[in-house]
Amino acid sequence: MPPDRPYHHGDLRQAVLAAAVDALTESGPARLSLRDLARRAGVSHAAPAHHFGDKAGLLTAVAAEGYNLLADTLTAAQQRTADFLDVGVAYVRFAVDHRAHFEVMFRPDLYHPDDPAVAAARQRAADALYGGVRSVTATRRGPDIPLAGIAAWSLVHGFATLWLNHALPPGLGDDPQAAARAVAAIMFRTP
Amino acid sequence: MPPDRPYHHGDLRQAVLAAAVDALTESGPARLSLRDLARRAGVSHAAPAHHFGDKAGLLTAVAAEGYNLLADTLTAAQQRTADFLDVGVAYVRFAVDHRAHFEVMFRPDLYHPDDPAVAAARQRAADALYGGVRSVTATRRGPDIPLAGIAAWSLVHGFATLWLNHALPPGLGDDPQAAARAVAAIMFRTP
DNA sequence: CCGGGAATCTAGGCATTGACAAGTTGGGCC
DNA sequence: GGCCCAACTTGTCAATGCCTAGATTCCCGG
Repeated sequence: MPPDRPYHHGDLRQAVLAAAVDALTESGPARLSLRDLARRAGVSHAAPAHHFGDKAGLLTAVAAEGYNLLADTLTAAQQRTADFLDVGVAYVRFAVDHRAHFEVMFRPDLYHPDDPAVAAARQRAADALYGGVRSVTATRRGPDIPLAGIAAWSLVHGFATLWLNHALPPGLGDDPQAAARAVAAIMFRTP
Repeated sequence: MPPDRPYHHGDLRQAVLAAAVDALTESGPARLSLRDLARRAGVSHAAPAHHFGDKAGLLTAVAAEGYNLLADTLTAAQQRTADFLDVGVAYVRFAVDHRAHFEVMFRPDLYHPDDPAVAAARQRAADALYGGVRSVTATRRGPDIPLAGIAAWSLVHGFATLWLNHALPPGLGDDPQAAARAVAAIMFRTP
């Protein structure tokens, strides 16, 4: 009796990657299991490792995909508006909408941070982010390092992290974008 | 031949907790192993579970200890100065100096966030943090939720997280406190 | 002094996991 | 048609978390 599925999956790499994002969204990186992903994709327990080397290799691919998604999100937000506040809100929205990617990206101990693909994707995202920041710092005279950009990034990144971990006090409502806008406005629009 | 060590360890709970902090500092939460902690403490592989129930129970204790340490740090910083900038810098210093605790505290999926001990400790830290924030918001009229406090917390929390994950661009130097002070000053001291 | 219950710790086992090695299948290229 | 190689399977091993049963020691009341 031949199995229902063909011997070759066809696009197992993408299937495992998608399954990984699903599993990460459900349970977080701590409970991620290569064997579970293999079961979800309907392949043998060692098939995923063939495409990604090991667990860290899989998470490297997730991180690279995440950085590329973030770069796309930030550039799109920038082209839509000149207000950096909106770019910051887009950053928070990315974190909430792509929680799985976000949680992996900023945990370099889980993957291979020096991988060329992930390094290139991270650079794309950094360029997009600092490009958006430039509008804030353009009017000021400062050192090489755009401290205002670091501050803005820290603010939205910290807000996103705290929001995802349910560390923020209740009363901010349940709309992360609106809350992020209100909080970020305190820094970006000082009278 | 009797074993060198007595049957009862004496203070195994504290020993395992300390070993856990060491292991977390070395390798992070992902590679933490109860059996490794047992080996470090020189006890059988199941002894730690007796004191903490399971792995999540151990991390609950780590988180509680961390929140208490943070509360101590913040209250001490507040009594030393009236400038909230220093409290923010103290927050970053805590994250860098107690990386193991910090990384567990803000990952509630790793432990039991509703545990009474950890909830009480978290409340202590929150009180200390918002007490320090009050000096910033006192002059402003605002809603119940101190948005400026959330913004300040987000800023220092995000900076600490990005610093720990080596996500910040080079050129900030290697002193996290000095860098944090420079970055936070952009928000806290707007002309 | 001592007896028994309770707390602490040991020993063994089971299911799951990540990683590795070796074999099998099938598509594409000459 | 035949061959090569990537894709996938099967089997195995050490390590881990958690569970249960049992051994040892402490403590406290009499």
